[in-house]
Parts: sequence; C-alpha cells; structure tokens
Amino acid sequence: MPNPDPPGFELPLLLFAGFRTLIDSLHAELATRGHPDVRPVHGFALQAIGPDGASASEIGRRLGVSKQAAGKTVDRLATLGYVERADDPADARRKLIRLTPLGLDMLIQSAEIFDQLRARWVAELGAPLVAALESSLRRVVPAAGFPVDVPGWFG
Amino acid sequence: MPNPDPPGFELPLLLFAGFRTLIDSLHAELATRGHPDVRPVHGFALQAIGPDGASASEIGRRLGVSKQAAGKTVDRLATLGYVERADDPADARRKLIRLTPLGLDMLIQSAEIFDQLRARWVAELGAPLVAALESSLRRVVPAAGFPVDVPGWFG
DNA sequence: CGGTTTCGACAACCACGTTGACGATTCTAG
DNA sequence: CTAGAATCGTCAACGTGGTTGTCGAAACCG
Repeated sequence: MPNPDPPGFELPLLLFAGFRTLIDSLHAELATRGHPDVRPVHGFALQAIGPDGASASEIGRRLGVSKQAAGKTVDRLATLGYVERADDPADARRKLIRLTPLGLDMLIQSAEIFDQLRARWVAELGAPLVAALESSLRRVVPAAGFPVDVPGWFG
Repeated sequence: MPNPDPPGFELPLLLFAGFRTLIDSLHAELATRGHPDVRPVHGFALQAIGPDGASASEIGRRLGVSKQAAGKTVDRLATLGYVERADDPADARRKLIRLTPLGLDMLIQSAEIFDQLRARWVAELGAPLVAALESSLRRVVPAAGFPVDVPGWFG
C-alpha cells in the first residue's frame, strides 16, 4: 500500500490551484483593460478561432465539444462583440467566424498578461524552477497541442 | 514588452492538462472499482463532507459555493447512495450529512489511486522533480487548505 | 445524377451554479 | 425571559455550458 509523503491528493489540488490562480489573475487584469465580461470559456474559444477565423464546427472540434455547444458559445461571443459571422463565399453551408478588433485585442492582451504572470512566477521561484515545472509537466501530460479539450470536463 | 520563451499561455495549459490527466485517470480507475457514476464534483464534495459528516451549509462553505448549491449536490450524492441525511439531535434546523459505507469506500479508493498516480509521475520524472513541482506550486498558490473552492470557477 | 456527408440551426434536456425568499429554529441582548 | 437577529434547509426562478436528436440546405463523390 503506497503511502508517500505528501499524499497523492495534494498534487491535483496544487495543479488546479495554480491553474486557477493564473486564470483568475488574467481575468481580473482583463477586466481593468476593457474586457470585464469575458469568461474563461470565452478566452479558450477565442484562441480556438484564432486570427484567421474558423467555422463553428471547426471550433467545436478544436475545443473538444459538439458543434452545437460551439455554436452557442459563438452566439454569446457575438453578443459581446468579440466575433462576427460572415458567409463563406466558397461554401454556402458554412459561416466563417472571425474575431472583431475587440476580440483580437482581447487575445493580444491575454498573451501579454500571461507573459507577465509567468514573469511573476519567475520572480518568485527563479527561472530554473519555473522551467523545470514546465518541462516536467510537458513530459507527463499526454501530448496535446493548443486545442486541449477544456470545457465540459466537470460534467 | 515581455516575450519570454516559452510564451506565458503555455503554463496554465500545462497546469490544467496535468490536473485533467490526474482527474481523468482517477475516474477511469474508480469506474473499474465499483464507482462508475461519480463525477469530479462529487469527489470534492465527499472530501468536504469527510468521515465525520457535515451540514449542507458547512459543505457549501468548504467548497466555496452557496448552501443551495451544496444542497443540490447532496441530493445527487444521496440518490447515488454515497451520503445520507440524518437529523441533528442537538439542532433541529440542521441535517447532518454522513458518508455511507459506499461513500467512505469511494474516498478510500480515491486516496489509494491518487497515491498510485503520483507514484507513476515519480517513476516517470523521478522523486526530486515531482517534489520540486509540488514545492514550487505550494509557494506560488495563495494559501488554501483542502477546502479550495473548486466548483463554479468556469461560470 | 443520386446517395452520403457536412454545415448550421432548433428543440429538449441535464448538471451545476446563482439570488431571493420563506418558515423553523437557535442564538443573543436587553 | 423574551424580542430581535442570525442560521438552517428548502423552494423557485434563472443563467450558463454542456449533451443528443432532428432537420433542410449545400457539398462531395462514386
């Protein structure tokens, strides 16, 4: 019977707390920069759309959710003014989802804030420890590019 | 303008992916051990209840959610057979939520599986790297005991 | 050309969270 | 001791993010 010190349940808690800390800080900062209404889910969706745009089905695929769920998220993002739908001239079925300038700004700001947050960790822990943390995690998580399926994991 | 390598947005992704990996593995394994229907949220709730039991309001406080939300979760847990409600002899308002043998078993199995999963990381990375990962995170996350408020973070 | 696939939308549903309100009970001051 | 305040659990209404199933329209392909 394994009984290591510390107990195994601390590891997931720490990982989640670290993730949460970063996301919460990101959105607190985004709120002060003109993006008060954006939620974590929206940030991931905006990332999935990217500067080149994508169809709703494609977004769903990248996010690991159904096209219907992606469509709903796009609806909300459109309401918030972060994306717009345009007809695809090459395929009358598709609607191309594109970032508005506001959406693009949000993406740019997020990248900047994330860099600052990482820098804060470097200031706290030193560059080697942060690098070790990243490389350790890279080795232990199953290979997944950006399109990591984040939503819905709780349900 | 900070432009470190790797970019800052990789860090939260890695943390989340690490967390996700552990939780997914946990529940895949739990499913093979007689707990197929339990969800991540339920595991946290069971932890919040603990072997000594707790009131619904107390569970909500530990989880960082409203007492109403905690009550709903308790409902589902009771339906699944993981907890039972008992009148508190000392306070007619309270209902004491206690783990059933099934709920206690789930908690015990979870601890065991988490230990095994951590051991797997140790086998992959070596004990020093895993320890460094944990101690780094401990330093960088705001102090929070077990009752880390996990649910609802996405909404 | 016709069968199959894909796209986006609609509906119904579920899980999990929120506020606000409520009676019942307990705590606490005066 | 009793009146007011706080707490407990529950109910109702709602929001958000997910699911499946269905559907017509359009595109793809043998």
